[in-house]
Formats: sequence, C-alpha cells, structure tokens
Amino acid sequence: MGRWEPNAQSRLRQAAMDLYASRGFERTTVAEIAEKAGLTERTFFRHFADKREVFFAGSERLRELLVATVTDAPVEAGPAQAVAAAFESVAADYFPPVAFSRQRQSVIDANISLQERELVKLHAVAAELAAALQRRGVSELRAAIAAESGVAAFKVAFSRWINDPDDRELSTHMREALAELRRAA
Amino acid sequence: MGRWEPNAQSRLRQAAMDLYASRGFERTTVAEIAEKAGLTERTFFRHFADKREVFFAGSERLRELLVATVTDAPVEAGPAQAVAAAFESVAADYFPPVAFSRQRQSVIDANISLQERELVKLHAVAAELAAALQRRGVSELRAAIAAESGVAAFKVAFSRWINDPDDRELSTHMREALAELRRAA
DNA sequence: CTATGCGATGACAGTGTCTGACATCATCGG
DNA sequence: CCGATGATGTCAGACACTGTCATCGCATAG
Repeated sequence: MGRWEPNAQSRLRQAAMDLYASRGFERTTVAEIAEKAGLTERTFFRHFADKREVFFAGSERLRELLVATVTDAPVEAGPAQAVAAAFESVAADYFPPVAFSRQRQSVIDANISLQERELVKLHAVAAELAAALQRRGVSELRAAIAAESGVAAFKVAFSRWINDPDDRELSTHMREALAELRRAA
Repeated sequence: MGRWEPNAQSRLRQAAMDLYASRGFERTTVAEIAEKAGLTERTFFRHFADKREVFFAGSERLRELLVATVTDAPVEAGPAQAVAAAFESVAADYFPPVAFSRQRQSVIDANISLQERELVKLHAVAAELAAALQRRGVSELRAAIAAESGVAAFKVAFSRWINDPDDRELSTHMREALAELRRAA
C-alpha cells in the first residue's frame, strides 16, 4: 500500500478527530493533523476533499442504506410509509452510541461551516430518496414531499435524541417525530 | 458617508452579481468584484462576511416576514396552519419575478458552497419558526415538526416553481406542496 | 533475480479567501 | 476652524486548497 505505515486514511481521521475535539475545529490546521498522523498536508487532501469531510465518512453508508431500504420496500407500501420505515430501520441499527454522537455533534454545533456540510449531506439524502421513490413509479411531487418530510422528521428526531436527558433511543424519537408529522396533517 | 461614491454596498452587490453571472462564481475573485465597484478587496469583506453572502441579502427579510406572520397568526390557529399560512403569504407577495429567481438559482445550483449557504439559511428559518411557535405555547416537538415540514414543503415548492415549464405562480406550487404534505399523512 | 509499471507519498510553488492592525480621509457637530 | 466619528485604503499574514513533478515501495512479468 503506502510508502510507510498502513492505514493512512484512518490515521488521518483519528488525528483530525482528536485535534478537533481538543482544540476545536477552527483552531487546528490541516498541517497539524497531517503531522500528527506522520504524513504531509498534501496527502491529507488526497484522502479528504477538504478539512470538513473527515466528519462525514459515515454519511455515504447512511444514504445507501436508506435508499436500499426504500427501494426494497414492499410494493404495496406508499411513499410516506416506505420512507418512514427506512428511517425507523436505520435509527434502530445504524447509529453509534449516543455519547459518541453527542461529542461529534458538539463540534459540529460550534461551527457553521460544519453545519453547512451536514445540511448538504441531508439534502443529498432527500434527493436520492426522492429519486428512488420515482423509480417506484411515484410522481415527482409526491416523491419529493415524502423524502423531504422524512428527512425533516429525522432532523428533529436526531436533535432530540442528542439532547434527551433521559437517553431514550433514537428509534423512539424517530417514531415520535413521524407520529407528530402525521398528526399535524 | 463614505470617502468616495455613495452606495458602496449595493455597488459591490451589483458588481458581484454581474461577474458571478458571466464568469461563474468560482472563476471570479473578490479582488475583481472590488475593482469593478471601485473599491478594495478589504472593503468588500467589511460589507459582506464572505464571498457567498452577497447572494443572500434577502433571506434575512424573508425570515423576519415568516416569523412575524407566524407570531401574529390568530390564536385559534394550530402550529401547522400558522406555518402553512405564513409560507403561502410570502410565496404570494415576497418573491421576485421567476426570471430573476431562475438566473440566481442557476448560479447557486452550479456551486456546492452556495447550496450549503442556502441550506443553512433555510435551517435558520426553521429554527426561528419553531421558536416562534414555542412562544405561542406549542410544545418543542410539535413546533419543530411544524417548522421543519413547512420548510420542507417550501423547498419542494420553490424548486418546482423554478423548473415549471408552465410558469405557474410560486403560491400555486406552495399550496400544492402543502396539500401533498397533508395528504401523505 | 531483475526490470518495469503502478499507486501512494513528498516536496514545492502558487492562488485565493479572509483577518488584524494601523494610517488616512471626508463629514459633521461645536 | 477643530476634533470626533466612521468608512476606506494599505499592508502583512495565516491558512485552505491545487497543480506539478520527483520519489519510493510493491507487485508482477520476464
């Protein structure tokens, strides 16, 4: 593989996470991350498109899982049901322990540029979910609304999960958010 | 006021918009914008927090309008009704002609960093709408869902408005999106 | 065993965004 | 006319990110 030690990418990620957590995101330079990982700044940018991308390694997998679940939903399921089931499924299985998510989120909440990236990832999820629904024959409007409102419910559920003093499960919050979404109409 | 010509801020905005539209966002530098406006790069950053902010001058007013409308909604209106009415109201009154919005959006669609900023603005709208609803006595969950799903409907409506070959009104699309949102539940 | 190609890294220069610090100039109130 | 105030200019600099080419290790063919 590499010229020196293996696992360059995960070493960079680890170094970045450590420094972001201790000094904060803005106050750590890419050069420092690379040095801590025993690599150069240039190599960091070969593994991550930019300084923020280190945070969002798992988002690709999340997106794939959601899309696959919606695509494989039973034929008789409507778009809203398919999306809701997909989010309930990943909420139950996919996410790391709440302590880890809380630390990660505290770094993100402290930096607008990280929030920007997070919102873009969620927007991409919505767009792909809508596309998956359209492939199932759902109209553009119906697909878009189902996907966007599902993501909206997830945003609310995730935030409440992170801030829940009672440490209830993410899947519980997701069900609550979806129930409230249905009730609102 | 200024040392030289007046209206520095609007001159900068005009110059930026012109250059963004002709050369594209990434291929125009802040120095070029400033020069075209007869100012220096440093002055540009005194009027706009960053290169992207030029695009989002109106978003503050949009946010204020929405929050005010929700705050002033009749007491008997539920959270979802208040939010829906607010979006229908601004959709009918606030937005520029579709041709202008289309050109603006084409620049944004061509640049992820601009989309990031746009999503942050919408997220801020959702957060403030939720806060306004809570001030009306609505529970946190109910307020968050009403605000986020309202923003979700607006995103869909706006996109469909921009891409509508029949040039139907934004308010029409907004009503359609809200109707679909209610129907989905 | 050697040559050769390939993929990952290093080295280096450069561009562009954004910030801090200080000087300068116009206008306005006294 | 003078000093305060606010907007601008000037300059230096940090830092993110990119392009380019050299270098090194590994695998594989011969």
